[in-house]
Amino acid sequence: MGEKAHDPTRYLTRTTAFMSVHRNEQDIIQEVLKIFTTQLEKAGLRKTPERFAILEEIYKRNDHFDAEALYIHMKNRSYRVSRATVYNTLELLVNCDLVKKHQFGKNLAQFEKSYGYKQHDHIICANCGKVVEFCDPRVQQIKNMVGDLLNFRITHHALNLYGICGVCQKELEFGIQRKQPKPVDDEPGWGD
Amino acid sequence: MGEKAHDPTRYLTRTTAFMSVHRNEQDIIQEVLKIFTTQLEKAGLRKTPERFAILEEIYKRNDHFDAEALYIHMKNRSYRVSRATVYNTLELLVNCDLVKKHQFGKNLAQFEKSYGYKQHDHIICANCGKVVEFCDPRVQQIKNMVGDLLNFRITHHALNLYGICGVCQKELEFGIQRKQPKPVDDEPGWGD
DNA sequence: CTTGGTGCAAACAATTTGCAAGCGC
DNA sequence: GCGCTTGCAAATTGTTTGCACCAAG
Repeated sequence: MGEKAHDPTRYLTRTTAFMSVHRNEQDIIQEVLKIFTTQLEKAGLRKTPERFAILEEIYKRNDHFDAEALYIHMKNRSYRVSRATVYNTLELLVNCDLVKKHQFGKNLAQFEKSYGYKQHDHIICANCGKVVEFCDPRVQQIKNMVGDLLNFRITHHALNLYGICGVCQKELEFGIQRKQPKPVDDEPGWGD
Repeated sequence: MGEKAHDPTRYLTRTTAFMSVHRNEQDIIQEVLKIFTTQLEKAGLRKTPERFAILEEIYKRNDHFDAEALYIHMKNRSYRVSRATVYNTLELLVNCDLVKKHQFGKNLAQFEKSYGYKQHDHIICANCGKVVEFCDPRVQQIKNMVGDLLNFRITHHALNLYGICGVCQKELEFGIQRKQPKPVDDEPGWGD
């Protein structure tokens, strides 16, 4: 997996926001690999190449994906990983707070990278499955107030808005309807 | 949809909290059966006893439950229903807005009756599985604003807060930990 | 070398589906 | 009686587990 590191410019990123997005992405990946390393050490777990490969591939994506899609993604990239390892690693990453896990109504867990992202919530199109992120400070206020009121120590939350996106609103006027989630975004073909 | 009405007391419900809960419950069940009947007719679906039995049992409960628990509940009440019918009917009821479906993080759909209830959200204890409801007007404001901003026609939402409830906070101090959802609430024993 | 980690396949759990029989309309 | 619904069981789907082998510490 890896010809990342040994790149001196990585320390500059934060102060050079106008630089290429890809530059920044590489930095984030470096930071995240480091954090994961530390977390693994702290927990006395082994630093296997599979774990780092999975983390790295996750951070190269910018979308929401499920475990199977990630597995296929890894296969497409010619990594030799099993589903078991994908699931196992995803759980580790969720525990490290490097990945967030969502349930958008379906019985299918969705994941996304979370490091370096500001806290956000999701609005999901019930027709095409599109997921858009948004941020509203009132959510935090609600968490604080309700947690206080009901005496819960709140650890996290999920606010999902469901509806029909602008594109689908138009399409539906013409009788077009998908029902199926969006047409996949990862290359589908791959030898078993 | 709703031509429930023709019941003058419905306008009072919220202001007569001191009245017997059971009286009110029976009323609600009647209203809801009526609504379901209308909806089935409108959709050209059959009014089978199983469907009404399931709806009625759901409205006699005051908790959140999953499909299997409802199936067992029906069995305990000596109804002859299959899982397939339970799932099928639940879907119909969700579509009629008589039942709400939730995904509280687990891969297990939870349901609750929704007619006559004011809109509310949930806070879930990650330790014992307890679910408490709350209501905050800011949620509606967020829905309006975000839907407007991102051009989504919002149909519904889910705001779930996760944390540790007061009881569990104390228990955990003493090292007690459940991890398992709460100990079932429906009578477990029943002949297959 | 000593395990924990991995790949693989079988096991599970929740939900869906196929089909013959039953009953609402 | 026609055909939607049901019950039952088998099939699917997403995720977990058991096990023999491998490699990280």
